[in-house]
Amino acid sequence: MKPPRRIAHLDMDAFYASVELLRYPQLRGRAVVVGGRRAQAPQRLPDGSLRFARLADYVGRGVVTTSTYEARALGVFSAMGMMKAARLAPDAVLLPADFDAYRHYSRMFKAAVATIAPSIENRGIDEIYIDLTNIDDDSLSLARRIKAAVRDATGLSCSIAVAPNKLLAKIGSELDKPDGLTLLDLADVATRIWPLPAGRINGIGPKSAERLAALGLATVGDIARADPAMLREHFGHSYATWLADVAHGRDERPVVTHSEPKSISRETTFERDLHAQRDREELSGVFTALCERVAEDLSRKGYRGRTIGIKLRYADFSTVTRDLTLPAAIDDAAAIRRAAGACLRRVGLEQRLRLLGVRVGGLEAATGVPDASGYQVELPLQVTS
DNA sequence: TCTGGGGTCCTAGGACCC
DNA sequence: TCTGGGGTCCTAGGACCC
Repeated sequence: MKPPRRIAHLDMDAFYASVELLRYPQLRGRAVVVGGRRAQAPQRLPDGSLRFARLADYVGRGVVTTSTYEARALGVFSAMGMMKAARLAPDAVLLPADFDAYRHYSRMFKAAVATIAPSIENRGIDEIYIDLTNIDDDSLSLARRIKAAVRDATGLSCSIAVAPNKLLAKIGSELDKPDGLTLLDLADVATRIWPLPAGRINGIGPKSAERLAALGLATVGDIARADPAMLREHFGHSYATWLADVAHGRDERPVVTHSEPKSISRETTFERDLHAQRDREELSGVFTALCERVAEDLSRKGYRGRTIGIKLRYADFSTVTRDLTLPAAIDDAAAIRRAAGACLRRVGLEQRLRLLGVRVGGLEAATGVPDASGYQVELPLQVTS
């Protein structure tokens, strides 16, 4: 008989902002916001001190990427428009995002966890699931050891929960933030999970939460107690079954320690909306640059793809996509631009554009070279010199 | 003063094939 | 004469997540 699973979810606390505080410890205790497409880096003054940008001085488009808990106390959260954030917290310090630094700390904290428990599923830069099922030691000790290892390696705090599955571990890691440690069991679902708003379930977003609320289902417990036939009627068989399962804390998804990318894309929002004819040159330059960046990403990661797509967002924020599947996978910028250009000819260009994106999907490893017949020839994995 | 950028997964219709 | 049933691929949009 299989032992019950023990799954941890680990979530770094205000990750980007906390990495910035390692660099600028004088900002500890202050409201700090990371983000904004053109946020000013701190300026070194003649007397050697640093002058930080104020949130109130920011102009332009963009959203908050992360904020410190002091900024959150003022109502400033991730994904909030910068202008709105500036109104709520004008005196907050604004820092530009430095993704190279965040990736560096991401690798460090994941490596530290791996020394204790190597079965890790990446969920982006600042979150992981960890399968503790086959690790000796009780869950509380393991969670403490993992938190200590992360702190020793990075100087950063994290919140962690251990539960019988990913669903409960994910919810649990948010129950005691920051620097939290939560242990959850199926027996805790009614008392600790049912009172939570439905939207706290990973997979129930704003749209679904609103549809549920319209049926009087505001909390997880409301869903758990709802008539299954009623759920089926409103949400269909598959989604209704999933809703009932998660509301009862049921989740059998495995921890997936390896996955291959499905698509690689680049997109950019313009500082001002551009017109297809009037701003033709500028648009064309951006388009070429996006194709080149996607091509670089593909070759750096060792992939090519058959499905080339574009994404346009108009001034009214409506979004369209077009894609095109080629007979063979490609990875060079010129070929991507040709295919993406063909996609571009299939969309309306009357309205001004706010965003342009280029995507390559249908990825395959670029380990083979096409031979004369056009078939793929596998190269040896190890090439000795 | 609106609303980033990088992804995944799901749905649904039509084409096409057997 | 009035009409199958699967399976897979392609395309577009949308919800959701970090």
